Amino acid sequence: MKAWEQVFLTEICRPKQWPTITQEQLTEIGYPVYGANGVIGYFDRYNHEEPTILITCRGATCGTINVCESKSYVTGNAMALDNLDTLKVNQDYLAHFLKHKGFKYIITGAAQPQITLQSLGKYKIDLPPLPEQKRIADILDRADELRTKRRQAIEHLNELKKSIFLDMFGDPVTNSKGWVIKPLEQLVHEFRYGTSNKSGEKGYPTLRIPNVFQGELNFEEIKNVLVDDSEFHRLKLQEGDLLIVRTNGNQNYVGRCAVFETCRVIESGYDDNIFIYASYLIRLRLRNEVNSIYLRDFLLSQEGRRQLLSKSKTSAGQYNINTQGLGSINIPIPCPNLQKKYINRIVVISKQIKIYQLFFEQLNNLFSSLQDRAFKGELSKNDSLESILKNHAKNQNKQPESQL
DNA sequence: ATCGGAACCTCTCAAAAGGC
DNA sequence: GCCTTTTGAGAGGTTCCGAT
Repeated sequence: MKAWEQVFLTEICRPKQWPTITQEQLTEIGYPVYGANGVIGYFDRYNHEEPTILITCRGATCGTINVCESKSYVTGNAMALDNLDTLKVNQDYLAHFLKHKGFKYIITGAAQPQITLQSLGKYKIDLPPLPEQKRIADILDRADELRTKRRQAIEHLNELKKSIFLDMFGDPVTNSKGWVIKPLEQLVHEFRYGTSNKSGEKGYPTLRIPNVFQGELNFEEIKNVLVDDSEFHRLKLQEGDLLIVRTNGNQNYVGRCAVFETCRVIESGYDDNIFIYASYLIRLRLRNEVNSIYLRDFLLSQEGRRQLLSKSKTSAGQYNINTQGLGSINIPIPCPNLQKKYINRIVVISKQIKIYQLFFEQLNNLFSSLQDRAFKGELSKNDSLESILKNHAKNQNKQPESQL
């Protein structure tokens, strides 16, 4: 533990805000405009030549750190740390420090969180000697880079899934492989709406809109709903059930869907035999002509989305799709063998994604423990850090495709 | 720098429609 | 005529935008 010099943020830089740019003022080309959450568009003027650190100073994302590239425009609601005293501070170090320490204790505002110039005046920075700053920044940069790579690998696998779908089943728009096409209503045993009962302390774990996300079920923030026995048996979910979001304020969220897979439920630490679902989800139980994973991926494909959106109606600013609309969606039916093959491949990739996500979480943990130690001054020169990073890098380089 | 309110999202409720 | 299913409406909460 070292005693480092402490300075006020405003002693080493000058936080500054500019007028906000409206949406209409943004253009397709020009200098990047940084808003609260990174680049929001382009503009024909710039107010920064050099890279500078930005702090989001309003709203939910209050305290987010971005670093803008050279020659860019920084719009209001984000504060730029100008005139940085580079003889005393390394910019990378400062960015890492701010991300680590956060702004909780200086955020004010009743209706909305806010960081003001005044409150920033109270913000203190730990300032090790410059070479040490550079070392810390360098280590954290590299660890951060690993996280980015991992995230990209996950995105890559998601893309891979999409291209496998197109590869095996052809272009759904033109039905290039000439599959038989049937309306969805002929492919299901039943459409069933979930429970309208209010959620509370007691009852069965119940899947809701937020649990259906990006084609997957997540089991975070599960709520319970009390239903009688007969309703429970009607609504109990089983392997292969497809859940579809039927209503939402955002048209893009209508038709979001995911498959109930018992192995995933168990992985999440739940009993797979007690789940029901809420009324804004519709459950599809399929006959055996199409597999629910295939159907899910069709509905999430461009053509599936297009049909879903064309069937959804709007009222009072909300979008709904009913069973009639769902039932009339035209589904190409590939031969059973091909569907099986597809599912096998998807299962493998999904497992790989799970593993990657686990790595990603581990890297996050590693990163925050590195952060902790770095800013406590506990990163010694002969730290085993290098070997930890090397190990992670090795895992990183495994190519997923080779395992398919 | 501040604030009002638009936009967005989730969730609940009750009326309408359907089935026996 | 009662019970179940389907549906739209809107309350309530959060996030974000942009005018002042």
